[in-house]
Amino acid sequence: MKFLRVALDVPLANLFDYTLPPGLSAQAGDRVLVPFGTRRRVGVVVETAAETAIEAERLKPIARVLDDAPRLPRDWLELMRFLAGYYQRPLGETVASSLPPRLRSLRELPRATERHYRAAGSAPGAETLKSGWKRSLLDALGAGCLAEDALLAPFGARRAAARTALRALLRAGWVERALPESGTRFQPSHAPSAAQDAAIERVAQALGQFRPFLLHGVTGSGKTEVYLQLVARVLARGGQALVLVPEISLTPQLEARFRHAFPDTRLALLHSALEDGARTSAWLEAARGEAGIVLGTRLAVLTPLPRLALVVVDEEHDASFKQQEGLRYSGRDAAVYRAKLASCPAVLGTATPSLETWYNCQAGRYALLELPARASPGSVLPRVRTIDLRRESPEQGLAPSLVAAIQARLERGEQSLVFINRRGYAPVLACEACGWTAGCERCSARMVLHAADRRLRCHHCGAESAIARACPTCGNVDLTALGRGTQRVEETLAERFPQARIVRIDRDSARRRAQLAEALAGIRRGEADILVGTQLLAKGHDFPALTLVGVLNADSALVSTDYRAPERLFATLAQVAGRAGRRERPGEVLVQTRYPGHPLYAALARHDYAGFAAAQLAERRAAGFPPYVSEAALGAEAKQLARAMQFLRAAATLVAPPEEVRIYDPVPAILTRRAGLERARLLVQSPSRSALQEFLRAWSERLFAVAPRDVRWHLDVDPIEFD
DNA sequence: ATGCCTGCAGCG
DNA sequence: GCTGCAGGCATG
Repeated sequence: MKFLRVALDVPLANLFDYTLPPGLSAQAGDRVLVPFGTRRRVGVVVETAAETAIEAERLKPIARVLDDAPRLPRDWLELMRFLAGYYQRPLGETVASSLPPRLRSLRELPRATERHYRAAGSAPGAETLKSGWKRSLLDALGAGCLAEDALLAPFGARRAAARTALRALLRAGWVERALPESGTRFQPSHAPSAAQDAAIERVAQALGQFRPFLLHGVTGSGKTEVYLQLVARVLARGGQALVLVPEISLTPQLEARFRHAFPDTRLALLHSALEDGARTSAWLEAARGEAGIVLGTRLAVLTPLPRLALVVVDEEHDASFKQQEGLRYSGRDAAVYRAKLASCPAVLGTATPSLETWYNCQAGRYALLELPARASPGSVLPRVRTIDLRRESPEQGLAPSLVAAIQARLERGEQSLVFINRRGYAPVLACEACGWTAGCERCSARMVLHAADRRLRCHHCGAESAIARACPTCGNVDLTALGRGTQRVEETLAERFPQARIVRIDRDSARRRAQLAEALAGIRRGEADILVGTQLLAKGHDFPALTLVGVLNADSALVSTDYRAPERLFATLAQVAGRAGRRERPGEVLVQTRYPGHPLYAALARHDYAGFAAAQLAERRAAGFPPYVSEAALGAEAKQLARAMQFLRAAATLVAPPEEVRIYDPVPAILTRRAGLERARLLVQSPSRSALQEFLRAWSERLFAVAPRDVRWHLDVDPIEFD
């Protein structure tokens, strides 16, 4: 008798055993429809067994085997087991959250091979189309053959209109159906430099075996070119390449480079902003081995890849690789583990490695590849200087010397970027008469003033309200906006430079992906003089005409209690500084600060990541912080803080920890109240990762058993955010 | 007797 | 997580 162990999407730690009815056959990796309680659910067979501990009368037979998608491979199931075990989540939930929603339902899957289109060879009259949907579609197809989703995706919300235009073009014979590409032709954009070549060769020699590399390349050093060359080698050997990137905002440019470099290769794009159908098609192309390249955000690491031969993690230090809910996995760490399972190299690329990765390098676990110089001919790293705010008093937040530097760029027809990591108009609306400030009702945070649409917004829960006309406590009608965000800086710059074309880029100005892509393209074409923006503008973009970067209020990270704040600040500043002077004209970076002598700024000015990292690691070692210890955090949320704290105090005594594992006292979260819930957390540390793992396993089992229903809790292994 | 809420166990 | 059930209490 054969029994099937099935992983189901329920928050329960156990698997469920089923029998196989006569006439059906199933094995590990099959998706199956099973009766569960009163309902039916789709689950995944994770193993077959000859015996079961469940009494025969309680066992039910599976209803059917779903064979519309490839069977989930062994190494994928092993990845799921690893993730579930390491991050302390039920296997059923891990498997379920790793599959696109369609594969967990009985809905029909998208067609095996998506429809592809190309521009017709001869299209008399097509050139008469000067603008509009049809012109955009024809332009998009100018590059070659595209899948329907890839063609329509850039239209975002106007997708339906674009589809109608596509139908019209098909009827007119200007566009025709085509077969998807399947070649491995490679068009490099440049010949690699000596440093790039050395890096490429070292990784290439490791193809076919597990080997992690850190590709440490300064901004503009041509890391992408290294990835492309390696992908070309992997494709030529018949392998698949998995390329992870931090955020969707980065993908349009990178995607374009990959599509251009590999015009005949199927590329599967995977990120959470995709619609269900598109995500499922991309997943299927990857899982069937049809896609040679899988490019995506952290969730792409969870895709089955039968021919996986190379793993790339671009901007490996980026915090967005860590999932912050549900299965709280690190996409970067999972990627390295995948490379191990697939016996292939993993290349982690960045200008500012995470201290964990740098430490792994120094310990010899990761091989170090350096790209010490910029790749573009004549381009050098920008000159970085601080502006001492104690000696130069800023006007409306801008120091006179920064204003003068912007003025000089305007006169030379070059672009400037003003970086301020705070969106909105002003972070505080206050009554100076009585000291009242506008706060969020559901969070322990202030409401941010958004002048553009005259609203107050909470950046933590999304709550909105109208701007109060008068102070609710004392009736004063003269309320003051304190501090500044991107909108206010934009306003100040517009007053100061009325003739300049100013573009603001933040999550408010670029709500949609297509909007952002368009704005970025405009900047690249030189349709802006001054850019004002947040992080969105800092990451990975290439703006040829940009020669000046000004940084406003960076100092807050220097006085933060979070020991990771300096690491993040250095990375952010190095990134944003890296936008300047990427061509012939040298770049300059001006950082406004009250601590001009701070070692972090000194290291930044020397472009000395290694020196900065050494100092940080020394501090971490002395203080007993990661990467010298492993950490896990138990977070709790309840309506009342006291309830969450009470739960954590009880949790701390639930399992006696081994000697090397230390449990700290619970503390309220810094932002105690968020979206109506009050939060606290408790930290567990150990110099031994395996001792911590062992403790967590026993602990989480008990936590599942004793947690009261009015307290929500979660374990975060290797946490990176402490709020 | 019937309806409705809440708390809780069990789901194979 | 969802569901079904038990026990408590209000209801006409």
